[in-house]
Amino acid sequence: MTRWITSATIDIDSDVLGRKATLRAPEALRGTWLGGKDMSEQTEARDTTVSAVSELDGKLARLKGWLYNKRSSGKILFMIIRDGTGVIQCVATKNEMGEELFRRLDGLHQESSLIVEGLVHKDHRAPGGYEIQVKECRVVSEAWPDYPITLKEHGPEFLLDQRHLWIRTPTQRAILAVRAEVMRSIREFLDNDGFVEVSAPILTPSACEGTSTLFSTPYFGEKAYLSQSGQLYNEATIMALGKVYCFGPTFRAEKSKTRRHLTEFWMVEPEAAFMTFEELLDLEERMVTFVVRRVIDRCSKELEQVGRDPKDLERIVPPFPRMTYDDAVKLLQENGIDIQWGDDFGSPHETFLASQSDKPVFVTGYPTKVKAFYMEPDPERPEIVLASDLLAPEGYGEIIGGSQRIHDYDLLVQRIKEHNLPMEAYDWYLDLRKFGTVPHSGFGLGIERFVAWMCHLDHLREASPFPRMITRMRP
RNA sequence: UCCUCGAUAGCUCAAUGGCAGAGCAUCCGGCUGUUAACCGGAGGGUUGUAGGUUCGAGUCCUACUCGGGGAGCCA
Repeated sequence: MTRWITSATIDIDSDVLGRKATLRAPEALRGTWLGGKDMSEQTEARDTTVSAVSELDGKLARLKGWLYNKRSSGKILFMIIRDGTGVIQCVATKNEMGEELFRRLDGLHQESSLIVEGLVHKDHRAPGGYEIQVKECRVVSEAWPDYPITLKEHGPEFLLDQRHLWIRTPTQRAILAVRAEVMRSIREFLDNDGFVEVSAPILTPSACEGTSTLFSTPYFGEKAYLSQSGQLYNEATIMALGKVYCFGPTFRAEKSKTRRHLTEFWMVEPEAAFMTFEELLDLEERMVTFVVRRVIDRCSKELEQVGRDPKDLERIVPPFPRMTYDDAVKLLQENGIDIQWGDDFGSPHETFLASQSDKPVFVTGYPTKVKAFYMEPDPERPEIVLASDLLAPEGYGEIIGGSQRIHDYDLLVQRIKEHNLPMEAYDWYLDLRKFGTVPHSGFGLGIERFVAWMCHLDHLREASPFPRMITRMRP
């Protein structure tokens, strides 16, 4: 049994406590334990959480959490308490609590931490259907009076300044829970499919693709760059383990100021030896379907909290529409959108193409010239590559980019020259084509974009616990 | 880097070129079933910064600072 009250249990002079005057100098309260009756472990109440409270219907329960909101009249007090799993209404009456403790609770500010004991029961008037009739209550720490996040609306800049507190609100909590489920189910899917997680380095000596602007940092007399992709390293580890994935943060120093960009984001990158382009698309489709299914099955409450109708996600089943780049260009031109064969797609193009379906859409066969140097050309049409983007519905953009990789040594050397990349930086990468090279493929999926799509967010920043953007590195 | 929009109380926002306001939060008081509870009262402002036009500027003009989201780039 946890002894959660030990030496910290102190009987504080009642002249000091329960007086609102005290709150004008909240510094004096720091580090103290306040509270009602000493609730030691021999009480019959059982520990519970909001999410499991229905199991104790009609019984005494003990709940540890934070005061989210309260409504009171002179003799009855409704405390809305959150505990990380959900929110529940706790009812305290002056009759039951006594004058002094009731006054103290009535004067608590938002986010004060509490331990309550009371009778769990169904009540149609309570949000969530259950409430706790409080018998005992202990104030673990009385919050200062100036908690910045109210239940009213706030602007994005203010909320991001308060991100360390903003994450406590039900919607932000739900998003982070969905994010955790997305990451967990991706690992589950890949592990069950025979992939081995192999971490790629964050500190790298040069750009992987030679395109994006990277963050750099001094590294014992030379320059290191924060990784923008683990792919090149994956291409090494597949030759040791067959099927691998790396999963971690990646960094882009691009000055992108849009709702679809962060400077630091998480990406999962599966890669497999002997995997062909067709098998790659099949893998992407199966993985996305699996993860969406998991989110529907395990995050129903969170989806409801964020306002995402699960029916929107129920539609995400194979097969996903597939469109060639050639057809996509024709379709865009037919709809009066300015594009020529050979141009890369911009955001407006992707948004239009994605709007053609309720499901994610594969676009395949991009022009060789606009894509990365390592992509395998189509054997029948060398002007296009075996690459595909997976565009999410509802304007969430490219959530996956993948391709078959060049396995031929001579062709890869030629491409490195064509892209004016420093040959010496790719010596080890070329080794992979010298010693037992095989056709292979892989893709990268952006976690925040996926989570934003699942939760129907209007900005990627809410899909990250502490988002990093061009204008923001704090908190 | 470019385009565009914005900055007024702790927060969200009002204010025809003419006395700077409301709701929430905070503080005081009231209320035994509240649902972002409600009712009464109080405190809270160098209107982003600097200059200009004007009898008079939160409002009009110029520059700057900071920020929003869009382009480019990409997950």
